[in-house]
Amino acid sequence: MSLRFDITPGSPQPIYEQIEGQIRRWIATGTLKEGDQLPSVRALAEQLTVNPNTVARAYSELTAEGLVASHAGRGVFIAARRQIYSEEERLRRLSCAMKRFFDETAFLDIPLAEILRRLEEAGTDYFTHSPKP
Amino acid sequence: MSLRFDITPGSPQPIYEQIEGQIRRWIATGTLKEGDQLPSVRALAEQLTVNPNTVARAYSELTAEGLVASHAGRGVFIAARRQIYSEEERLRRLSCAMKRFFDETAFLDIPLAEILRRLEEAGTDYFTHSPKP
Amino acid sequence: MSLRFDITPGSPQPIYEQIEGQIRRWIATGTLKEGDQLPSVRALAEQLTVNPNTVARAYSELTAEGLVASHAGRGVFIAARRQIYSEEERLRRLSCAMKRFFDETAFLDIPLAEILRRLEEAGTDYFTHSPKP
Amino acid sequence: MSLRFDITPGSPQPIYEQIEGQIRRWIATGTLKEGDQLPSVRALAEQLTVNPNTVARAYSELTAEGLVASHAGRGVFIAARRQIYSEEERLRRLSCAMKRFFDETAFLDIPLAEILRRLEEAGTDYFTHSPKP
DNA sequence: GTGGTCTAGACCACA
DNA sequence: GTGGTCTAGACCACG
Repeated sequence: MSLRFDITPGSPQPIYEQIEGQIRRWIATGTLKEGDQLPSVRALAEQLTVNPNTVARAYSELTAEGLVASHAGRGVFIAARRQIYSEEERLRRLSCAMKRFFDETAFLDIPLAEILRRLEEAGTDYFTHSPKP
Repeated sequence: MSLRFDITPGSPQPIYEQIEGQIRRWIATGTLKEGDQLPSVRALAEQLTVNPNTVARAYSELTAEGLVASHAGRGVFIAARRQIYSEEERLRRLSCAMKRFFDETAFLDIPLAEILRRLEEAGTDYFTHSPKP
Repeated sequence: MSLRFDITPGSPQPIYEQIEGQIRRWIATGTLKEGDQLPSVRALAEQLTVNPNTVARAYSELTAEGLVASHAGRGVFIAARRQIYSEEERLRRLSCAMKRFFDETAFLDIPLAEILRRLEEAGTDYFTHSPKP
Repeated sequence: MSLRFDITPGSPQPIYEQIEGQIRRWIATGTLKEGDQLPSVRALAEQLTVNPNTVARAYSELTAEGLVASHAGRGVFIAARRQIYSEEERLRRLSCAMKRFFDETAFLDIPLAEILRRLEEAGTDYFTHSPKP
């Protein structure tokens, strides 16, 4: 069964990040479990009609984060769940992301309460309506 | 009195965006008010030890957004508050910012509820405890 | 086929604005349609014998206005039509343009009625007889 | 009696152009007639609290266009009405101004008919409601 | 002195 | 190959 990626070439978000994001989400939502095999770089590149380097980069970053592990000659697999970042590092990253988010939205004249309401909605959506595999 | 910019060269976020973000925040929080003068392009470039063009770009984008106005030979000033974007555009920008935020935080294994709680706290803080200039 | 830009270096209107204006016109008149690719920054810079940064600035401002979208590594493309400015902002811009127009023409001793007649003619022409690309 | 100039320092339009524009309008509408004396450079600079160079530049450009004439040691006076530009040159300037006007407004999604209606209104206003001297 | 335009060229990210 | 960021420095317009 092949995973159903939804790639928008030429979105502001680079393709390799779109690939990464979908795999991360499938892992987060349980669609992909430890030990599951991902399509090969070449196969996925052909399926998405993108450059193999693009897929390779996505896999490489997921590997660096410990979400997947590649076994030379056999393929790329979902790794056992572990968190490479310390509690402190995670909170630091969350804090940076929040700061940036407010910097990007503070001048839109949208009340904080509405922003929070929409965030909750979008967040719930993000973690449940994961795109179908 | 000079503004206290906090610039991280070599961060994934370009320098001109960091400058923009901080000025936006100071405007949003009332630290900078209509009519206040910003440091000159050259002076700020020297203070931050970046190229004047980098500062000029930040000022130029803020000018295009109507947040500041530049007066040849006199300087750059905080403009009267107005909203140049349509409702639709503002929601589109909010939506992009939210998507980006979740992409940056979803893999941190922090429960959505906690993220939202921290966001509310940070948001409230953002608009009251403006960072010291 | 390459677009036929008409650039006057050393005009009071900066080169990047001249480039922007012509692309805006081609979009407004339908000569350029959603999805059409613009010449690469380097190619257009060479064609017009201007610095690539000058072309990049024009493209960057059109991107900020949502008229075109750039895709790293692939090129710059005409975006789907959308209006990012609020009604108020659009009228403000129209008003500025009208003021500027009268300041440029009032001293020509051409009767207002004739100016208006020619404007109507030129406007109709503008939106139908788009300049050949 | 002193003329009532309306100057907005730090508008996108430079101060010397604002001064020029108002004098041009007063001449066009008959508020200022041949032989009328303009305030001295120093007096007007003081009245508007701008740099004397700024006033001098406005007067200098009006002199170049033949609208006023300066008599050393006596002052600056409204000149006899004459048109220094040829018919051809005037139409060329009108044509440029129209092209620029449409380039600045075509993307605002305002129907041509409405633009023309507003132009007629603004034009009538421009030539009759001249700012009071 | 101020900001704005333009050039030249380096380096990086993306595909 | 594409566009994006940044530096360095020249030149002009404005006051």
